[in-house]
Amino acid sequence: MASQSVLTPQSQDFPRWYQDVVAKAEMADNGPVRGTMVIRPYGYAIWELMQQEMDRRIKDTGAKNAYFPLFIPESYFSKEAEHVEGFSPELAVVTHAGGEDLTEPIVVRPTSETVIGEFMAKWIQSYRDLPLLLNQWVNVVRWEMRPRLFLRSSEFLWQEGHTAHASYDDASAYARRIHNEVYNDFMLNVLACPCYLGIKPPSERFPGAINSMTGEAVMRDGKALQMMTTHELGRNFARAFDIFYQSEEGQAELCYTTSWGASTRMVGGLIMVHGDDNGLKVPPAVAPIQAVVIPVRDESDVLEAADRVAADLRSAGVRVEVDRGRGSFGRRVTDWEIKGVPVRVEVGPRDLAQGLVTIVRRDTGEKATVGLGALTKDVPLLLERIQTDLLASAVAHRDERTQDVTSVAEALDAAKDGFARLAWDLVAGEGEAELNTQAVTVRCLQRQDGSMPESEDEGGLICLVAKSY
RNA sequence: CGGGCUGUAGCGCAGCUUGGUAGCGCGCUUCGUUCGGGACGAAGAGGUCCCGGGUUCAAAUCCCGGCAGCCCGACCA
Repeated sequence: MASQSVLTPQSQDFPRWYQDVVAKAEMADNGPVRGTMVIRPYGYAIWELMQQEMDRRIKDTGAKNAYFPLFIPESYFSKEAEHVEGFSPELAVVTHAGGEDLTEPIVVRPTSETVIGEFMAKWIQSYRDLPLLLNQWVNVVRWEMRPRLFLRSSEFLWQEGHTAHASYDDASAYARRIHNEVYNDFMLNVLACPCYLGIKPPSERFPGAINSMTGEAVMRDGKALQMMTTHELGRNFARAFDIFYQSEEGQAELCYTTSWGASTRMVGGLIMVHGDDNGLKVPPAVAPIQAVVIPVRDESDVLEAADRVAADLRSAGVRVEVDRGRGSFGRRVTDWEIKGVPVRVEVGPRDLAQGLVTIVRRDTGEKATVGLGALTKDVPLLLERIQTDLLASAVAHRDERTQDVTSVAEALDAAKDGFARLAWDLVAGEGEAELNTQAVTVRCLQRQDGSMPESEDEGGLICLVAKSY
C-alpha cells in the first residue's frame, strides 16, 4: 500500500496547506465573485456552535440582539472623518437600483457604527435609557485586496456589538468586560485558542476609535491572527450622530459608545491553530460531530453493534454519527481525520467477541480498547480531556513561538517564524516603520505582566510584534 | 498599483517548441470482489481547450487584441 500524503504541500507552504484542509474537510469554497465565500454545511455547523456559545456570553452581559439595515446611505460615512477615511478604499457601493441611477449612492455595510449611531440618537433621550447594549449577527462586506477563505473574505459573517453609555468609565468598564468575559473566555474555553490580549498601537486602531483592544492568536507557523476586537469610541461617533442624553441634572450630554466584533475568521483561526498535516482538530466544544462510530466490516452484526454504540453515546449527550460509507477502512478513517472529529470509535468483530471497542483520539492518535459498558462514561470524559489538552498544547506552542528580545533587529529575526516581545519604547515611531518594511507589525501593547493597559500613554509598556495573516 | 506566473473535464495537470482524431491522474456512475490505516478488476459518463479577431486546406498549438485568476508587496476582522 503506497503511502501518500493527504495534504500537499505540507506546513512549509502554509496557506496552501490551509486551502487543502478547508476544501477536504468540506468547510467552504470560493464564491462566484472574487473574495466571496460559500460555507458548506460542515463548516457552517462549526460556526453555528461558535455562535451559540458566544451569543450566550454576550447576553450574559445584558446586551440584546437586534437588526439594522444592510444598506447604508453614503452620507452617513462622511459624518465621522476618520471613519470615512479608513473605510473608503474597501467599500462596495450600490450606484444603480430599480433600473435607475441613484441620487445618493448606497454603501453595503462594512460595519454598522454609522446606521446604529443614527438610531441610537433617536432611541436615547434620558440617562434612564442608558446603557443601551445592542448586538447583531449579520453579514458585512469589505472589498479587501487579498481575500482568503475564512481569514479575510470580501463578505463575512460576524457578530457586532454596539453600546452607548453615560460615562467614559462605564463605557470603558463594559468594553473590558466584553473583551474578557465574552471574547477571551470563549477563546480559551470553547476554541482552545489562547490569545495575547492588549491594545492596538495608534497606527493599527479602528478608524474613529480612541482605543482598540485585540486578541492575537499564534498560528501553527508562528504568524499572528487577530481573533476579535473591542473598540472604545469615546464621544467621536456620538458627536457625529448627535447621540445625546439628558442627565439627572437636566443637562444634555454626549454619550460614550463602544463597538466590538468577532467573525467567521475564527473558523480559519481554529484550523490554523489546531490543525496538522492530517487535517483539522476541532475542539469538542464546537465539533458538530464529537465522535464517529466506524464499523470496520460491512457485516450486519457489526453494523448493528455500531448502531447500538451510537445510540448509547447519543443518550449520554455526545454528538455522534455512524460511518456507513462503503470505502475501505483506511479511507474512511482518513476522511474523518481531515474533518477533525475528536474521537473515533472502531467497532469490529475481533473486539466485539470480547465485548470491547477501540477508541482513538484525533489530537494525539492514542488508541485504547474499552468495554462496551464503559463507553457512555469514558467518551464524555475523553472529550473533556481533549478539550483541555488542545488548549494546553496551543498554549505551549504559543510560548515556544514567542521570544523576548531587546532590539528591533532581534525582533525582525524572531518574527521570521513567531512573535517577539520587547519594550514599546524601542519600537514606537521609527522602529515600527522599520518593522513594517519586513511585513512585521505591532500586534498589541501590554503591561509588563501581560495585562491590559488603560492606554498607550501609560509608559513602561511592552509590545508583541509578528507577521500576520 | 508595482514585480513574477497561469488560463485545456468537477479538481490537479500534460499536449503548444515543430499546426493534422481531445489526453493523463484523482474524483464521479454501474457491477463484482474487498473492508482492523489511504483496496482491486471490468465497463461507462463527463470538453465553448478563457473570449474575440487574423493566418491556413486545417488552430488547444502560430500572430494581434481583450478578459479572468494565482503568487510576492501596500490594506484588513
